[in-house]
Amino acid sequence: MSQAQAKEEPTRLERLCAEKGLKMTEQRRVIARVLSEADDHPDVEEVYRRASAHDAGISLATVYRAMRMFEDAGIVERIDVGDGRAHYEEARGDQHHHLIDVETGSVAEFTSADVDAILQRIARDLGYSLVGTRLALFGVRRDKPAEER
Amino acid sequence: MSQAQAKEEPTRLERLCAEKGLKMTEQRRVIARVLSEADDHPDVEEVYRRASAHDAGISLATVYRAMRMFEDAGIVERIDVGDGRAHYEEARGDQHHHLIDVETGSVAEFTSADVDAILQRIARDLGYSLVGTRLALFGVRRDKPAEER
DNA sequence: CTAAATGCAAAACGTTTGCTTCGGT
DNA sequence: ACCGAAGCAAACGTTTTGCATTTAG
Repeated sequence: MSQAQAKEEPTRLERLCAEKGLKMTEQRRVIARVLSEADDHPDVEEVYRRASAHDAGISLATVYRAMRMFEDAGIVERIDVGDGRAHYEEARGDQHHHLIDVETGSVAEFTSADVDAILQRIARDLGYSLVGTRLALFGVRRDKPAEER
Repeated sequence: MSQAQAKEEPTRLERLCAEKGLKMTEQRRVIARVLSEADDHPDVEEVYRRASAHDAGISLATVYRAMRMFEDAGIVERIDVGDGRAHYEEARGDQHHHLIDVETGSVAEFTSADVDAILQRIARDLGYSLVGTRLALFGVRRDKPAEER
C-alpha cells in the first residue's frame, strides 16, 4: 500500500475505488485523476478529452462506463447544468448547489443550510422522505456592463 | 357552460397564441387543448398520444415543434423529472416546484415563498440576477406500509 | 398570395451495449 | 486462470431538421 513512488497524489478517488473492490485499471486511474484535478464541472466529452491527454488509449465508452461506476459508487456526482449533457464533479461530503451563469455557462457553487432544512420539512409535510434534491439557479451577472453572449 | 359556442373551453393557451401572433393551426389548437386539460406532467410522447386521440393527423415532429414554440412563448413550462424526457405543464403564473416520487414517478407540486426568497438573495449575494430556478425534490412515501417498489 | 406550419423520413445528439480481446488480481 | 474491464462500432431513445406540400392570415 504505502509505496514511495509519489505518483503525483494519493487521489482520493483511487483509494475509494479500491475500498469498493473495484478493479483499478490504468484507464480508471487516469479518469480518477482527471476528476480529482478538475475544479470545474466537466461533461463526459471533456473528461474524455482530458483523460486522452494523459493517456491516448482511452475510449469514450470507457469514460462513460467509468463515470457511471463512479456515480453508483457515490464517489462522483452528476450535475445537470441544463445543456443536455451530464456534467460531473468529485463527490465531496457537503450538500451544495449550483448557480449557472446563463451567458457563460460557468458554474458557481453555494450551500444553504436554511434551504436544505426547509426542503426537508416540505418533503416531510407532503408525506415523503427526502432522498434527493436537485437545485440549480440560473442567473446573469448584475454588475458587468451589458455585453451580449 | 357560460360559453354559447361550446367549443369546450376558451383554452387560455389559444388566446395566448393569438396574442403572441402565432398561427393557430388545427394541430396547435389540439395540442393546446391537451395541455390545458392535463392536470399532470406529460412528456412529449404522451402529449402526442393524447393529441392523436383528438385528431389523428398530427405528427410527433409537430408536437415537438409546438412544445418548443409554446415554451419559448412562455405559455408552457418544461420540467425535468429525471427520466431523460422533457415533461411539460401549462405555465400558470405561480412559482412552484416539484417533488417526484422516485418509486412511482408521480409528481407533486409545492410552493415556498421562503425558499424562493432565500434563493433570490443567494443569487444576489453571488453577484447574479436570478433568471431561473430549477428545483426538484425526490422522495419516497413515509407513511405507506413498507411495501417495496 | 405569402410566409409560416405540417408530415415524413433522415439525421443529430448524448449515451448505452454486444462482442471480442485484454489485463488485474 | 479467472472474470471483470476495455475497445470498437453498432444500437439506442429522444429530439431536431431538410424538404416538399399544405394552410392560416
